[in-house]
Amino acid sequence: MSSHIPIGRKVTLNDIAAGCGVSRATVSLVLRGSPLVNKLTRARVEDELRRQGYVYNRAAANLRRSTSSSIALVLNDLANPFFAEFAEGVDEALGAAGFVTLLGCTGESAAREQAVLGSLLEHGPAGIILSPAEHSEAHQVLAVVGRRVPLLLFNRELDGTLPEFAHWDQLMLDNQHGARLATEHLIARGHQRIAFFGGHHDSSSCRQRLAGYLEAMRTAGLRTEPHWQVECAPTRLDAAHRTSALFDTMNVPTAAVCYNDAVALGLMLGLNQRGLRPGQDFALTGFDDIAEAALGMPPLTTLSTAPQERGRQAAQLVMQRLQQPLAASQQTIAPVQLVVRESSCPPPAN
Amino acid sequence: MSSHIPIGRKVTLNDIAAGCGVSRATVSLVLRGSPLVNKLTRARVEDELRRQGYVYNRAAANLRRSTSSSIALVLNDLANPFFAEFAEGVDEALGAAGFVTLLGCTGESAAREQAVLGSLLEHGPAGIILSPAEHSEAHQVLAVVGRRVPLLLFNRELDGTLPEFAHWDQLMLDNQHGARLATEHLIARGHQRIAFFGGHHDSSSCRQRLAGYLEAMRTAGLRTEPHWQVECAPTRLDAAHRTSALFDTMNVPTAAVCYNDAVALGLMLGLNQRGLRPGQDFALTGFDDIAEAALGMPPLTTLSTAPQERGRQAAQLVMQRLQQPLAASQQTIAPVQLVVRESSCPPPAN
DNA sequence: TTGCCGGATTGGAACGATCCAAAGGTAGTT
DNA sequence: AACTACCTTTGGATCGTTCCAATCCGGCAA
Repeated sequence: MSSHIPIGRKVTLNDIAAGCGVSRATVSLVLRGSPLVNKLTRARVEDELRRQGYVYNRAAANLRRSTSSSIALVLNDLANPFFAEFAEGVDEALGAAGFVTLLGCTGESAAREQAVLGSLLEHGPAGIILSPAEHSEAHQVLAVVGRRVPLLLFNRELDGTLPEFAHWDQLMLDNQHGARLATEHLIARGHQRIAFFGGHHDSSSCRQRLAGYLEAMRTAGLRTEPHWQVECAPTRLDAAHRTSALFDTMNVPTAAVCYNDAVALGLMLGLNQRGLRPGQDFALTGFDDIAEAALGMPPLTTLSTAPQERGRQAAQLVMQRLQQPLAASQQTIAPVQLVVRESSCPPPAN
Repeated sequence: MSSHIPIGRKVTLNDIAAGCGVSRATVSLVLRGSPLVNKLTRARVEDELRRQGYVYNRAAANLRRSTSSSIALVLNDLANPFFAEFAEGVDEALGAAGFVTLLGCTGESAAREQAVLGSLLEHGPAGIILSPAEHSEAHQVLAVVGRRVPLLLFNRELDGTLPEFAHWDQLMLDNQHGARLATEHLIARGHQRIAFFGGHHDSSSCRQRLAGYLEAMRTAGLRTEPHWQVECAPTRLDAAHRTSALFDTMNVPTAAVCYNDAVALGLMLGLNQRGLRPGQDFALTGFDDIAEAALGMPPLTTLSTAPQERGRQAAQLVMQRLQQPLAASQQTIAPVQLVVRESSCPPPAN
């Protein structure tokens, strides 16, 4: 009874076949659960698989079948909890469907994005989920990705998007509506001088949120001042630094609609440093509802986007596209929901 | 001049070879930058590669070369910023070296960890970086991973680790020393009744931090009370809920060494809810130095672990192991550094 | 005996790259 | 002319799987 377990080399179908006296093809059928094989044969093969510790080689299988079982996830900023939670949702849903996640981080650099996409494509993903870096351009992405592998744009649009690129699916947040809800909420609380704080105006999501803010202000018949629109990088740190821009001039606002939660939390810090108590002396709202929003001090009024659920949704959309490669492209807009917490106080009673 | 670009099918080496009248082998040499090929031939081939939009098929190449260019990253909790930053560091370093990251999230479930590892292994990663789920057992992991592909344990040990598993490399944080530093710092500030708050005592990192705390207390000749050791899940939410455990009995502590930053931030919230001001009425320290620690209110005294740098380091360690598969296994302990901020105030002058 | 049927199994050609030994071509030497 | 040396190029086998057409075999009808 020799054991025939190969040493220093992977166990292959041939080893299993030789080990139990059937052909490679039969073992392959067993692996894929084909009903063709005889019960006894199947049992014998399965024992042998266990005995030799066989590991399926998906790369080899995919080579022949010319299908793929991985999906690339390319993110601009994984350190942002919004994207981290999104990634977790994506991985969960993909894993459940038997796909594996190829991760790539671009650090908000369009150049790195090009490189990362190129490198991931060499591994032949079945599809791509991309949250573009700032200034990432549609024709650049098209040049490296091509038309063969389906792409889902998440969260942001690409620069220079033209009708010819409409073949890409999109999953976006309802930015404009969300920002309008936040602004209307502050107005309902009695605020009149409301700022829009943070983000870069050349990102599509920021433009949309700004539009929602302006729309609500206009509808309510409220004036807006140019210096109430403060740009900054969408990070806590930069937001804290830029806080002073709100208070350096006449006609100081009593509230701010922030680009996202990170910015709002940074603004809170900046307010504290100026001796202002957020949620008492100054009202503010965020966007995203990351986990820390509820636990801030004070808890942050924000727009819930359910990032992990969005991740699962993104995964579903891509897999759906794989089923129907030729169907018309889908533009999905995920709803957002206002979550009122303590940061959106009424204005101080002068 | 017909163009010969295949439609509806991937471009392969054969297409390029046929397109410019050389053999498949020559094209392959060009792709790998071999010095053997003639300059003119190389130029001709490179033009054709661009013209047909060739994408390298790494899976096919790896099949023949029996090497791999991906590395699996398996994490217990990506939503925790500590791991998200770690992941970014890993991906950055791997990407720079031409590897691609296969992501897997286990959500702190040992069962999912088994499944995820199994699925990732089918894609033939060259190595694995694993931050184990709670209660993940060494022999289970060994059963699915085998001895063929090198594994780096990060952050936690596995349950039931025996000498025979010593072949796995490890990258751990200097938990005991770090907790001792934090405790000594609080003692130096004048505290005598110091609690150890958060974490589960059956996780190795928690045990080590607890040991550092006890060591510092003992060395300083300070007594510890059993009810000063409060267990909770390492999340903000659970920490906030368990806050009362510190105050329900006699001999209330004036400070707490927290298991990690998430727990510390949760405890801050809990304190606030009781009307206590963290950093004024009660001192506390964290562990990890996640981005939000510096921006908390008050800013959190903590131990800097530089998660992104740890990620890069983990990637380096795995790649180093790939170079020298037979070298003795490495146990690396990354130093941590006390960062003093405002949360570690002196005790209130009773 | 022959033919046929259905279930179970199989050999060999793919998939897209790499490796290797061998060959083609040019130039220089004897 | 024959030989060597060097620089390029090449065909065919190979990696581990899947696909397909072909085969095998026991039984049953003609």
